[in-house]
Amino acid sequence: MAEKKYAKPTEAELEILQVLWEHGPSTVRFVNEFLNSKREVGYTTTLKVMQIMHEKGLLKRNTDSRTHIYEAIPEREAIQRNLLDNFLDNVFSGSAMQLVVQALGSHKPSAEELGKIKSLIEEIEKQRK
Amino acid sequence: MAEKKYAKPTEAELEILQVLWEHGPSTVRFVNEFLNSKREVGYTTTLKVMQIMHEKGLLKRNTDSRTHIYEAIPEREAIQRNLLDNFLDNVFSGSAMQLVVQALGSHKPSAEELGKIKSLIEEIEKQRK
DNA sequence: AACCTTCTACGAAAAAAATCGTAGTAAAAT
DNA sequence: ATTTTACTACGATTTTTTTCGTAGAAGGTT
Repeated sequence: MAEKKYAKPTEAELEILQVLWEHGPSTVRFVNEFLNSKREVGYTTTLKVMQIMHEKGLLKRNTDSRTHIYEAIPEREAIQRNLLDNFLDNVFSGSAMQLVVQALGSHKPSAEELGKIKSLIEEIEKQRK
Repeated sequence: MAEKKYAKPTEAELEILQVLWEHGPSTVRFVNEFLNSKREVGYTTTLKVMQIMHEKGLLKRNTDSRTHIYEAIPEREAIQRNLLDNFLDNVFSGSAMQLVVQALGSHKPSAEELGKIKSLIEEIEKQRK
């Protein structure tokens, strides 16, 4: 176990993480309004979830002023990696290859992105030698 | 929306789907024993979940003999695609590219697999012209 | 035939996740 | 200084998911 293990976020928590990842440290109000642009959620619902996330260690918060500011703690990439591993096991029986094929197949990347992926592959091949 | 929408399977359901995808039509007993090789699950638990999946339209079953045989209905790829789309939105803000990079980065594929991916990319590039 | 094992069905309990109402307090507006 | 608005905390409810016990029928065994 080289990796630290974070509590696996639930879906509601992930929605919130995305907002924080995207916009940086934010207030509950901001996050809630953002979520509401996609679906209806009560303010106290968002507040509650964020408080729970704080307890779980997914968020840290600054309580200096009355309006608390929340921030995602674990590295975005770390969480994504964990979730990806999990997803891989659950859905693709652990085959990263299959997942990549599917992803490339159904979400055609732009030419530029393809380029990036190609160079990434070359990287890997180089290291392999 | 060109795609038919299947009920999104829960994690427990996914475990079962994987067994059926891997081994084809099976009895509850078989599936349960398989699951038990990884973690402890009661027989009736597995039975219940499979019955629910049947109601949801995730499994079909043959009840000719007393021991029913269950089988995954929607195409494996269809479900995987749905879940992947979902996962992509939830975790990578919809960026397939980011996901692929992460996947390639942390789960180094074999040389052979890399080859496959490369030719897949060429395919896509060709089509693009 | 009597007994034991193996199924399914059903219902319900337990656990996990999501939602929200209410109370109380701080800050801002009038 | 009163009133209105904006927060947090807390507790509880609702919904979803997971788990399992019990009953009864079907099939085998002895």
